[in-house]
Amino acid sequence: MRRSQYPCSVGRFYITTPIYYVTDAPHVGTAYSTINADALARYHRLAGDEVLFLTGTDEHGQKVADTAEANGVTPQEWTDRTSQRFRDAWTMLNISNDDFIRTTEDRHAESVQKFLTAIYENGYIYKGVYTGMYCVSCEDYYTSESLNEGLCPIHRRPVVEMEEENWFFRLSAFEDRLLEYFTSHPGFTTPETKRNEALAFIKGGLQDISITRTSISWGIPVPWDSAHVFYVWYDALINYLTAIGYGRDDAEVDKWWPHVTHLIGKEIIRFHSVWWPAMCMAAGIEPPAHVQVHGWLLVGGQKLGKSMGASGAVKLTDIAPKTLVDEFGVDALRYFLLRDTPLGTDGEFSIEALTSRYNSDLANNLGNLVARVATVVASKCDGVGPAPSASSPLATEAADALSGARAAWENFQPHLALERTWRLIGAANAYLETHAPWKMEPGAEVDQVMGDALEAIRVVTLLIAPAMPATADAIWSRIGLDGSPTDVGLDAAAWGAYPGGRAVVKGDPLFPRIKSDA
RNA sequence: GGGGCCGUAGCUCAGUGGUUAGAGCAGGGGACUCAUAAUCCCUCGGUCGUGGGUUCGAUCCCCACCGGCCCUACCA
Repeated sequence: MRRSQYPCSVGRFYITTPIYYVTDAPHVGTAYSTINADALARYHRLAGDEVLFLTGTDEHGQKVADTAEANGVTPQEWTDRTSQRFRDAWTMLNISNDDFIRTTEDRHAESVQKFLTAIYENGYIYKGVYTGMYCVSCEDYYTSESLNEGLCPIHRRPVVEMEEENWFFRLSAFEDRLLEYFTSHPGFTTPETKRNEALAFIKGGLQDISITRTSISWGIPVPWDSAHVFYVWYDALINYLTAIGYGRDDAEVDKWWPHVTHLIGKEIIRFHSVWWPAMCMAAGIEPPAHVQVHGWLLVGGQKLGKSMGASGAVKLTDIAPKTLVDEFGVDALRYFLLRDTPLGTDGEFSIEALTSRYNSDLANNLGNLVARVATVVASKCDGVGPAPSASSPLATEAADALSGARAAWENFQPHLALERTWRLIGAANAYLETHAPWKMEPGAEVDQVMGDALEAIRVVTLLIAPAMPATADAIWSRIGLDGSPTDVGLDAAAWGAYPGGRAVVKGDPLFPRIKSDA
């Protein structure tokens, strides 16, 4: 049974991450976004949907050009190098993206120019004069409202009024249509608190936005005015269409659009839930079906973010995924990020919390379950896994876990999906405890208990596959099954499919306990 | 300044206008010994931020305040 709350559940699932700005290095925050998107993509593949999973890098803008110059290379060389860091990070984290888009690619320039020309021809782009308060240190404009007593809020220095002739997008024309869209598509932006934020913003009145620059050259040229390039954010959003061939392959666009989920951080709600649907409307296509917002990871209550060096607090960029992977393993990091923080709320990130999850959930519950079952099968069943019984009490537990996890994944709640899955692990451990097969003589009774336990493990393996693909493959193999959980799909998680008669291998501990030396 | 979110057990969080507010982890006790000193059972533990108000009754609704945070239109 499929939930229809989200319009993207139509047998096709297109999910995107934000495209990451190349001046940053991949860090736990970007890994959090990407791992969540990956798990959702893997879930939908497992559930039988046709999936397109897109991530990439945002490579235009003045900051990139400046950074490249500071490093003595061209912007293109610089972005080639920095973009690659994201590819490498995602490879390390076992991210299954189907495409990786770079905004400096030709295909993107082509789509952007076609998309914006469509808006232009529809009359929603006009030439105007942008007047703003400019901070020389930031090289950035501020609105008068955002100034702090007339000073730049970051540098606390005076700003100067500057004028620039720009092309503007008539965002103001879409207020009513956006409100109508939010009303008729209540699941457009989730969770609801974030939807309310976007809605309140629209109701507060929309102003036109400046979408081009003449002061910089590292961007996509405006087709009808070669003196201008598009402002970085305005070209960035269009990547979601570039990847499905906007302006180049209409069939592909029709196939995937608008049934898309944009997974984003809460700081870019406005771009995705206000600008972007308006841009789509202006270009004459449907707005995206779904924006799923996630919160931020905090360290000690502090934002794990970018420019907070002045406070001396831990910065997100200080925590490289690689160091965590080296210590805990890829799947443990994935599990922690998916399990500990619900999508939509801020979460605490700490080594202590990661260690705690690792030891209790992965080592003690899951890893130990697999190990103890393998041992008993070896000693009481000659190492051959028996088939399960149809009437096992674990069958009910497994069915509950399957339906609960399924619903949670469909509703973009990986943490809940894993919580449901772990209930089955707990039930399997308790089941072993009550029957104590290690006290029994080999025979039918032991076979039944161990067959049930193996079947529970098999179901668990299918359910964790989106979150921990490598672990799922490893367990699958240890209980004697061929191939991978992804080969059989989620429907195979119905109770009773463990065939029996398969050699069960114990192997090394999947998650050796980590001694906390705190 | 304006808009919004959050504040529930030591920790991370669920939750509902109504008899005794829940879970996991941590802590305590017991059982077991197949297993990664793992597991299983039981248990301790909360003036539900503060002060008012609405109500027969509020943790949940309203107001104020305190504390933390986000957005305010160019950085996940």
